[in-house]
Amino acid sequence: MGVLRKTKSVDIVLTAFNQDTTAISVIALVEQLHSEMNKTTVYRILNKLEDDGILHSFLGKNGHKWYAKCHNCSSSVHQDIHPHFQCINCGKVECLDINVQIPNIPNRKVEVSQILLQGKCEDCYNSQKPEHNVNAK
Amino acid sequence: MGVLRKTKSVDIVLTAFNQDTTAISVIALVEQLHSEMNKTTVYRILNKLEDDGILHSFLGKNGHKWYAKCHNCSSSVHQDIHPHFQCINCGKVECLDINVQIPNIPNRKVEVSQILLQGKCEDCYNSQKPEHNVNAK
DNA sequence: ATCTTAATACAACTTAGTTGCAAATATATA
DNA sequence: TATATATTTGCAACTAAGTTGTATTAAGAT
Ligand SMILES: [Mn+2]
Ligand SMILES: [Mn+2]
Ligand SMILES: [Zn+2]
Ligand SMILES: [Zn+2]
Repeated sequence: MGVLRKTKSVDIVLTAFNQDTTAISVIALVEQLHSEMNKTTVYRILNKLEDDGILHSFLGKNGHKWYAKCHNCSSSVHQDIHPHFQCINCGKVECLDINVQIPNIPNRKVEVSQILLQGKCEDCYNSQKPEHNVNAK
Repeated sequence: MGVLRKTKSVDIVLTAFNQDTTAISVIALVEQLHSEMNKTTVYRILNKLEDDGILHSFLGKNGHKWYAKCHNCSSSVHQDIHPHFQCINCGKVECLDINVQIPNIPNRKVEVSQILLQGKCEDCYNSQKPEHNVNAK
């Protein structure tokens, strides 16, 4: 059910993700693009881009959905599974290129892991005068 | 803002958590107790019990809230931070008594980690004829 | 240029969770 | 035990993320 047509709206959404490398919450994206397209359209395009292996999604600290670009995925292979990091100071969310080792659990078979780390991001950690933005979505 | 009075409703909620050792989603609890108390009351009691260090909460795979009993917490010290496990077969959610080592990330300070593992639980892993219940909440 | 089908806008809906307030009840005090 | 008072509860209304149905619009194939 992936993206079939190169529409104006698809282009706008893709441009948003090419703007910077951090993840974007659906809430923020809907707000950011509200004058250019309907929220239903945003939701449906994100859905399709994920299907196509162009974006991957995960849940932030409030259980709201976030999306970020995939690196080596396709519609058939989704291998972009990694921890995410949400800054408790500025709200920014990033994909982490680290591998977290899950210990074996007897009699249980772990198939997926969702890991969300929270703390201070690089910018906020290094700066003395942080731009505090608790409400960042 | 913890629990001040030993009311009937508080007792019923606590009994639900003493019934078995797995976590309970708010959705399931509200449904389970709907003839005994209002959903607002369930939400408020859970809130207070968490404040008191009697329960802790976390988000399941859909971003919905779950609660489980704390082990050595109080209203001042909440140390019940651990990974959780959600069975993709029967829906059951459990607290894991394991420690996941988070690698150091340069220039970033990790303060909290939310880890949700998904897979087959002990019962489903061992049984040949699993009771499949995808809709478990 | 025309046709077909997918994409879009819009409104209505669903559902988890919250809020305000009046009525009920736990508990401290007399 | 009776009374006072502060907390808890039920209820209805609300908020906000996300979904669905459908008529209209616009890709892109022929
Ligand atoms: Mn990512
Ligand atoms: Mn737990
Ligand atoms: Zn930051
Ligand atoms: Zn199971």
